[in-house]
Amino acid sequence: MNTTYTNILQHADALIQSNGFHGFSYADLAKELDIRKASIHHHFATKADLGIAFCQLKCEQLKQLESHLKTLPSAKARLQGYFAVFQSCANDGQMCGIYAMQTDLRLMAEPLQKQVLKMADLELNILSDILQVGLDNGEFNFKPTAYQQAVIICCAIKGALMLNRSEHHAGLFNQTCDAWIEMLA
Amino acid sequence: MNTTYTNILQHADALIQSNGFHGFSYADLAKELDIRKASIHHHFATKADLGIAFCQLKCEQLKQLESHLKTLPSAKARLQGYFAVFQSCANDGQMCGIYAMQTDLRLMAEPLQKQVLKMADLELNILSDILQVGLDNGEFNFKPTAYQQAVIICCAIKGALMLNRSEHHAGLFNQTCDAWIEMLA
DNA sequence: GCAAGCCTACCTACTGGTAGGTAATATCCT
DNA sequence: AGGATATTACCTACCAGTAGGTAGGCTTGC
Repeated sequence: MNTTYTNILQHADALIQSNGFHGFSYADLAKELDIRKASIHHHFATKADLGIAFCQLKCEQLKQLESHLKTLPSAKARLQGYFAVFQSCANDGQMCGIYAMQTDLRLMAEPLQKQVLKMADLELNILSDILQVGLDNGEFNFKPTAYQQAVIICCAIKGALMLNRSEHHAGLFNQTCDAWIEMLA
Repeated sequence: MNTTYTNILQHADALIQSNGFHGFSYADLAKELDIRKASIHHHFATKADLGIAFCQLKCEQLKQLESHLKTLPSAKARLQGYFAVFQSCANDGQMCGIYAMQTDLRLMAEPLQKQVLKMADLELNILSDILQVGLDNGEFNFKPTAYQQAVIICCAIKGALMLNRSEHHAGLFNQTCDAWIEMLA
């Protein structure tokens, strides 16, 4: 399905991951898609609505990812599968969209803020579950709670993803993923 | 010294830590300081100049911090001293300014980008040195290089600082600091 | 006298959002 | 089947507000 609606969301996704939610405008989006601003407003009445739709899309994608990861045999494979999601961002010099939304949190109206926090927590819970499984079956070894460990890993790889954008730190994201796999063993 | 120049920088600091570099305007700054926009332009001709001055200020503060931390007897105390810097941010619901600048990197002109990257790398090197000392004298134990470990810790605590802003994650920053002290032992 | 510091008044470009119109498609009623 | 009626999707043209920035004038202290 390649409707205008999904095209807008897709391009908004890319722009959010490059510049953050407040770092792009409807005009930017319109130019990229070669449609008019009013057409975007037709599908997403306000920018907050676009933000909310983005969060809902990410939540769906996260749930799909969770289902997919559960088919993998080991916690280690699941963690690597989780890391793999960000590989394309790393290649394209982008940040994590969820993180990018978090940084602009204070500039958002409350309904959007709520969606952002919900999305972020969904991700943390998915990662937390993977870590808990690994801890229980002896694959992983760490001292904090699974949730705390999830926060630490999640933040670390997303920060690395951000730093990874400058040439000086090229490869940093992959190094960080590898380091975590080794550190948890 | 409480000049208009330093007042502007100080308030810009707070706004950057709340909303990011592109999340505040000269008008916001002028309102807070009860001066006119043109007066800010008198001290910082362009917003990029203000950004560069911010980076230079942070670099000086980082160097001062480094000197101070070197007076502390152990690597663990130095690491805790480093963490302590962010305590006021955590209390005020703010992000790390260095991190906040990084997220908006793509929206900045090149001269400012350079300063941001320089500032970020200075911090990573300071943290890296602390970790190396701790590794060498047996206080700390970790597998990656000191620099890689510095990236991981730096990103993790700053991400936690960001998440810490929502009530749902209150206390997360301190938990993360404590977790790192324990994990490195 | 003159420079620093701050001001009023203004500019251009762009922001998110709105009003109102057109063409195509779908739905309904006889 | 054919005509009336909505609905969808897009458009042009605009709005008020805000962004960063500029020109030029008024104080104040050396």
